[in-house]
Amino acid sequence: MRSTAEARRVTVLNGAVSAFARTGFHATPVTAVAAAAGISEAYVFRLFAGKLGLFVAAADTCFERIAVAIEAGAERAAGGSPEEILDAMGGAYAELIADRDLLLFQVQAQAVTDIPEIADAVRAGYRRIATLVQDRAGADDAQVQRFFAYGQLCHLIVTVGLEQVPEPWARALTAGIRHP
Amino acid sequence: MRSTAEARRVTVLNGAVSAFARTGFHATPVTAVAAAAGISEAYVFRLFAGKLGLFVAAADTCFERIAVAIEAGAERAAGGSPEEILDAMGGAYAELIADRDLLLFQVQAQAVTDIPEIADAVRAGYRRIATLVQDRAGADDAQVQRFFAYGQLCHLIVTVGLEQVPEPWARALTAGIRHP
DNA sequence: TAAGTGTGTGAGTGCACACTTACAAACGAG
DNA sequence: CTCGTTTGTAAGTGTGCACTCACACACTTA
Repeated sequence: MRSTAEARRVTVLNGAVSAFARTGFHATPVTAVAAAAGISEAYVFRLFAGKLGLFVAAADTCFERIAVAIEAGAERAAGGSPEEILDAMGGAYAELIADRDLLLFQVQAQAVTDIPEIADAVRAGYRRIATLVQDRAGADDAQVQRFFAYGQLCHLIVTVGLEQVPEPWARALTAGIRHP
Repeated sequence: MRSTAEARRVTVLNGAVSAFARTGFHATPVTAVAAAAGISEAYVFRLFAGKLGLFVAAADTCFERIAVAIEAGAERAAGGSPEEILDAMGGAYAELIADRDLLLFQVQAQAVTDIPEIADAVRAGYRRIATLVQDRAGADDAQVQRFFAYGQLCHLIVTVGLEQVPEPWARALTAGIRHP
């Protein structure tokens, strides 16, 4: 008995987030995430309910990590104005997604929301983050909306690689966005 | 000779945008777009350079349609302030994507930007739209950035189906967004 | 030490799908 | 009425991949 199943599951999920982030749900074979976790494909299927169950579980950990990071950011600005707390949250998020995996996974998950189980997971994830931002920052609707709008813009910037484009339109879109 | 190849190509591209919008690049077989266009799979492969060539061509027509719509919107507010022109552009865009195909296709394309040819097509598309907005509205960088940030938020709202969610966090995110 | 339980895999199976090829029919030109 | 060209397809081919199953090893307990 080398490891407990529960420990294996978290290893697999870390690999899964990375693998799915790069190539998406349909284009990443579960052999790829098995290889990333250093175990056999067959065992992945024993640990999770099919490829879909694996992806949904990966989505859950993805949003979990984001929520934790944002909460920590809010902690650092505790007692400040809503604007200051939102700023701290944005900074924490920018730091978190420096390695791109969590950001790209969200984009991939958004693209396969035609699968109901995935749509549910994504909705639950955004519910958690949005209520967190709303409650902990004490921000009004417009501020929360702006927070997410620029977050989504950040996703576009990274997926399309706009920070590498020197042209003026790209500079306009990336101006002032932290760390993409 | 029932039809010219060129006429067939546009028929196929219309079907392709629809089909790819729903299930994405990897999950939609070219038999699906062939069926949508009412021709055989084999002929699609004669009309386009593989599935990838088909997707890239579909991306081009997608951004083409968006550019045309936005330009028409700008025309309706010609002579107004940048803010007014941007507003007209946003309205035209909201109207365009009422059927969701063009919006969902953009999300799907963004998710497969790990394929260089697709990344190039998407970048070219956004270059076209961004320069169009910048030039025709005479807007400054911050205004252009805001325009795209809320556009991306609109994509999130539609893919996740937030307009169907009655909870307060969802209302905050969808407040004032036109027609998603 | 025998039986039971949890961890792990190799070797398949079956199917979906990208792409090809060989062939046929419609049309235009001379 | 041929002959070349363009439009169109039916019927493959090969491969990649989700998922399964029989089996083996590790460890515990009685």
